[in-house]
Amino acid sequence: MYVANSDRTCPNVGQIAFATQERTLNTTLKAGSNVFFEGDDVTCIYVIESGVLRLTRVLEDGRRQVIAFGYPGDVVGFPAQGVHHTDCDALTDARLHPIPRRYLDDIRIDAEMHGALMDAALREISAMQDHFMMLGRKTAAEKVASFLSVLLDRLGAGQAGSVIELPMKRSDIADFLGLTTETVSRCFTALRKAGVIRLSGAAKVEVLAPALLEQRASGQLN
Amino acid sequence: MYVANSDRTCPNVGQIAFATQERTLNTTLKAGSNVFFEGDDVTCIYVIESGVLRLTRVLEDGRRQVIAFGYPGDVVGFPAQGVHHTDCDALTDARLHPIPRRYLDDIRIDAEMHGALMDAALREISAMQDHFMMLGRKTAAEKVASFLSVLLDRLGAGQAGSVIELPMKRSDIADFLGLTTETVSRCFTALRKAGVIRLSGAAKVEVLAPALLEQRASGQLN
DNA sequence: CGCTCTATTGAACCGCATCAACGAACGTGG
DNA sequence: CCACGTTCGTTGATGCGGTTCAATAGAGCG
Repeated sequence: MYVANSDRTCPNVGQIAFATQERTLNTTLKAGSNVFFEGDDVTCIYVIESGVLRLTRVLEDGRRQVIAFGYPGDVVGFPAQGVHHTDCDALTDARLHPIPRRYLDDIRIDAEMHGALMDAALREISAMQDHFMMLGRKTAAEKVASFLSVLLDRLGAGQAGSVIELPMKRSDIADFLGLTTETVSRCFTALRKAGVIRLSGAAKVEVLAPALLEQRASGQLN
Repeated sequence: MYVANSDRTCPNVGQIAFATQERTLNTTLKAGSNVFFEGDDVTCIYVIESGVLRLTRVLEDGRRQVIAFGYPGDVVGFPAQGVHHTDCDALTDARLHPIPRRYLDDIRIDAEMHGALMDAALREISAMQDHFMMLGRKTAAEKVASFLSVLLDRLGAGQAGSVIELPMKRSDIADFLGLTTETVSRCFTALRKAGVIRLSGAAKVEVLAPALLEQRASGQLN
């Protein structure tokens, strides 16, 4: 089975935070370490300060879906019926700001925080709706172009020559887009040969033509 | 293009509610009528009292994704940056309970309501995560079985012989699951021939073997 | 009845998965 | 420092699941 670095005995950052000063303390974690598992009781939700997280869900037979990649500013770990519904681990070293769950459950503790969490939840819903269109109705080439395009918007200014770092493996991208690693790889190659991107190693993507990328993302080009 | 009954001039239930007593008043709407469009400013969000709604998103070239079907108890119309990010129309006659947007934005108006809306948003996120696995990693047969299985859990007691009404067309189901109407139809036929369901017309599905349906939903059976 | 819209079924094609081989990067120990 | 194993990424050949195209069958309604 394929869940990288899953290790139930690794320090659970959530519980550490909950046992200490909570809210004022940030927690650091190493690349590859786990933040929480599907089914865990939710003690904290987390604001990502730095680093990249990966939210995944696994079917009994091992089929995997990457639900989201968490970047700085994102909030991860929203509960449903009190438990986590995805696994979460760190793709890079990361710094998280844990927020005890009762800030979510009980408004009276901190109304402002509650509003901020609501905003985060609404942004999450919106982002997921985008992802639906991608999973359900786009071709492999469009999916990969969309993925890079969204990342470019999110990280860089979007001008030609911006370099995107990809901390996730090809298999993570594949499981995010509902494809195989081979198909993802072929799509990268196609974009490279078309002069849209340039690869410096597998993890560094230089976007030579953001406009072309955008076009390919919405299927206006083959 | 394919957006059934889109009619910009039809009474927008949100604005009606907002202009009147708000919160205490329910609004009724006819099958096929529109509730809001993608890009509309969000004046209200809606709790579904009765009926079934359809949330859709359309790509420039006409490709369509059904984001969700809204059933009684669901909350629809959560804003992102103040605007709606899907179209929404009624598949059946429906009764909605509109809630002005400021109940979402400003906690001090009604803290309890704010908490309830947060719960709804969290449930929404959880449901969408389920949907991801379906869109990204399941076969056509599994998708259709999952769809019926979820609907059965949601509507009926789940025992053998329960009848599910499907107010949506095959094309809606197809656009929800990322398939074509032909494939959806073939999957229904396969389930019928396997003795898992019985069809009385296209819109009535009797579930003869809920356990089998569940198995097929998670791919434990071919 | 006749019109329209939806659902079903069949046949052929194609996009992506699958299977397989190879290459590149990296760490480890001799 | 180099031989070696391991993991990850790329590329090629083949096959299949679901789409596409096309025809037929119902269902609702004037």
